[in-house]
Amino acid sequence: MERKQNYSRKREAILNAIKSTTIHPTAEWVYQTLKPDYPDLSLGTVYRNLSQFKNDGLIISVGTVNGQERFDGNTKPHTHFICSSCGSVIDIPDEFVSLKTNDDIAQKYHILVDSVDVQFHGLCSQCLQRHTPL
Amino acid sequence: MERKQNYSRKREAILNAIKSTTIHPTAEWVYQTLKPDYPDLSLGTVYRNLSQFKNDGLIISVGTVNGQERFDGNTKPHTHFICSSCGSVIDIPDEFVSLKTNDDIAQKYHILVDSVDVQFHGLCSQCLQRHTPL
DNA sequence: CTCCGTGCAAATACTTTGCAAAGCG
DNA sequence: CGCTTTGCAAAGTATTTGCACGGAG
Repeated sequence: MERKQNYSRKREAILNAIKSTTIHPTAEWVYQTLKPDYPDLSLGTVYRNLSQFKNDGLIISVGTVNGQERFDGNTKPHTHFICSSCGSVIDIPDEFVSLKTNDDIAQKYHILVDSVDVQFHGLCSQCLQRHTPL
Repeated sequence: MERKQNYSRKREAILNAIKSTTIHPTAEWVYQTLKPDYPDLSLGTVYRNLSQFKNDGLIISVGTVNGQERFDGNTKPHTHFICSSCGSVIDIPDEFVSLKTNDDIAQKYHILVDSVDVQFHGLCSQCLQRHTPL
């Protein structure tokens, strides 16, 4: 069930665009960002590739923020902070979070746990300033 | 800026539908569930009310699973398990999870943290059985 | 009577998909 | 040349919204 995969300059560019930013972009952002250099790039291609990268584990999904899926090129498990005002997503190094998970969960619920996601919600520094004049 | 609010039988029914289940329903589910008793209920009304409840803090959003927002009538902070195969969402009592959050996060990043969400991902017991014949 | 709440249908917003043409090996 | 990848546009899904009417106070 392995899939043969040809080289594609566009695919490489898409993956690279995500890997080289920390803003946790949307499909649209990737499209807009690459458009100048790849004038004939189409949004469908971006979606197709993102979805494949996600499947292959090359990138992960942060989840849906304001109706748009946000991706992350950093596949090492880490924590996110999501601003409820502007929707920006920022990484929180694990040193700040310690999660103790009891292994009994799987036993108790007869489930298989693959991963754990932690996300903080609140206001980012920019929005804090904006909402708190002084 | 307070909003005047009249009584509405339908609104009450919608809130009640969510409060009385643990399946973390979608808007569509609420609609389908109430339809028999409220034949002239419309999906738009369900969406409008859910969004208002969420704003008022009467319910919370678990996030988007397979493109659909999932709601939770239990507003006390707690943890969720989301099945990556069938999308079911189940509650995990906090006794199983202990999250230590360093207050320095806010300091360090100049952000305001309102809440923390923890979610587990994996396979639920039903899907486990299905995928693991023996 | 005066607003609030709703049905209905149209409009949005994001994402997926079919198909024929272009690209890689 | 055979199979993969893409552009384009159409289709699909979930959610939001405008408007006129029915309901609560």
